Amino acid sequence: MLTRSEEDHLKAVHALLQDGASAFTKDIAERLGTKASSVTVMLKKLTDKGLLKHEPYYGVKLTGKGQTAALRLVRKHRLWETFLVERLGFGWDEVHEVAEQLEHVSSDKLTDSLDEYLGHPRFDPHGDPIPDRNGKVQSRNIKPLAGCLVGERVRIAAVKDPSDPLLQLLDEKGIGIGMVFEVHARQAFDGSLELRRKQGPPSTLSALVAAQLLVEPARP
Amino acid sequence: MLTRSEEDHLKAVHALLQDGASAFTKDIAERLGTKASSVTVMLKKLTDKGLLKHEPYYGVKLTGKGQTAALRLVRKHRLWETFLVERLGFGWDEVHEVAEQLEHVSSDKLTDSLDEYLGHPRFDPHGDPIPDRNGKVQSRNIKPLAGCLVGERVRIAAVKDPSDPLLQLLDEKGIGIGMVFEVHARQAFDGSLELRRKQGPPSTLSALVAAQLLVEPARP
DNA sequence: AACATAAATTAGCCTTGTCTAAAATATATA
DNA sequence: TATATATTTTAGACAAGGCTAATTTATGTT
Ligand SMILES: [Mn+2]
Ligand SMILES: [Mn+2]
Ligand SMILES: [Mn+2]
Ligand SMILES: [Mn+2]
Repeated sequence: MLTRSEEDHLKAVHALLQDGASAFTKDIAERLGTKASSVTVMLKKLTDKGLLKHEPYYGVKLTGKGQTAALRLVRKHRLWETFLVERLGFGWDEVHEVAEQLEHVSSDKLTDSLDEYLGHPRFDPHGDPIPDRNGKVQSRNIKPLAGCLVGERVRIAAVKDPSDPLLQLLDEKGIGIGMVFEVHARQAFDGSLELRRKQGPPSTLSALVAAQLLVEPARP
Repeated sequence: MLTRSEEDHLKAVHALLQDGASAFTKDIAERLGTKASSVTVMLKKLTDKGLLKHEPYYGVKLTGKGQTAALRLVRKHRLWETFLVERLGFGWDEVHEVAEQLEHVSSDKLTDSLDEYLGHPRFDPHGDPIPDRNGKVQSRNIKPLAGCLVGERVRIAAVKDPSDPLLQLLDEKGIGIGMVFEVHARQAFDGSLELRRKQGPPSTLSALVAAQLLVEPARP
């Protein structure tokens, strides 16, 4: 049985290790809003529990057991976010904080019932994949919108680092997961993009926003 | 902001104070599975926070503020139990433990959205009233089945102290909230009751079970 | 009135998870 | 190569919330 703090540390490590990156003490502390010294203690504890492998001064890796536990947490977090948006009418910018609490409720039956109740969703409101009960996630061919060529047709697949202000900006511009756009122009000066939809007005996105949007190819 | 432990103590006090009873240290400890000495410390803390009035050696009362906070917790607990049974298909004997965790998730928006999603239910799966967002509960005219006279027609309104084994026993006998029975006979020897329904087989209940079932009058 | 008993409180200890400050280490730079 | 800097770890403190053991209090019984 893991404590809430242990779970949050595990999840932070897992998040930092995405796409081959490393997980360092300082970054974990920053994510959790604590100090590096506190993290060091917890890394040792989770290593003793067999969930992490901590090489002092060289960062931390997940063991198989740790990977499994982290994926279960991610699954719970994203299922709850989906529930809040799809069933309770929350905005996608209002769910993270609450899911951060709900993910720690421990009941396998609850998790699996919720999953079934929601129809086994494969992506959460931010486009992030939801691991199934075996930890398997749907793989996709996604890349940052910022790197797309003018003329490409793409579908918005996910928001990379979904902060509330970013999500609110996207709401205001009417941009959401699943929408299909054509990259119509890129400004050389600031890298901003102009997007066009089949119908509806065009949208202009700064390079900063475009870097946060992950897209997949869309056939015309 | 209350900690989980503070919330559980507050809820225990509230539960013990039902129908004019007193709340003593020992009973609180028993409910929470802790020791009286631990409870004393927490009572002092909650008194300092203005939620309880603790008269050492003479038990504890809720302040207005404490009453409000306790009712909010009861509301959350019972709404979650209702969600688990009505939406996720849990049995009424499987929800308490999970609701005991879920009730501590702090988000007013979550509570009120859930309430609305469930259609503002007034009673939980065990027949206990769910306070509305102002703390108001629906009043009913209920009494223990054990005290009913032979010949009375009654509707099962609630299970007084819903332990899992009791709920499972009721499941096996096919007895649930809302069902209407006639008290057909009482054995003088052990106080056991025979109940009859409009249709379906009769049920025999021990005096112990009958004492745990709360009923309201039903017109024939 | 004195005493026995149950309940409650107090005192002191422990674990968990955080912090600050000091020391150690790795790495970039002169 | 020597040193400066950023990062990490270690050491020591503290608050929260639990425990056991000792003490105090209320109350029922002789
Ligand atoms: Mn969390
Ligand atoms: Mn998400
Ligand atoms: Mn609880
Ligand atoms: Mn209930």
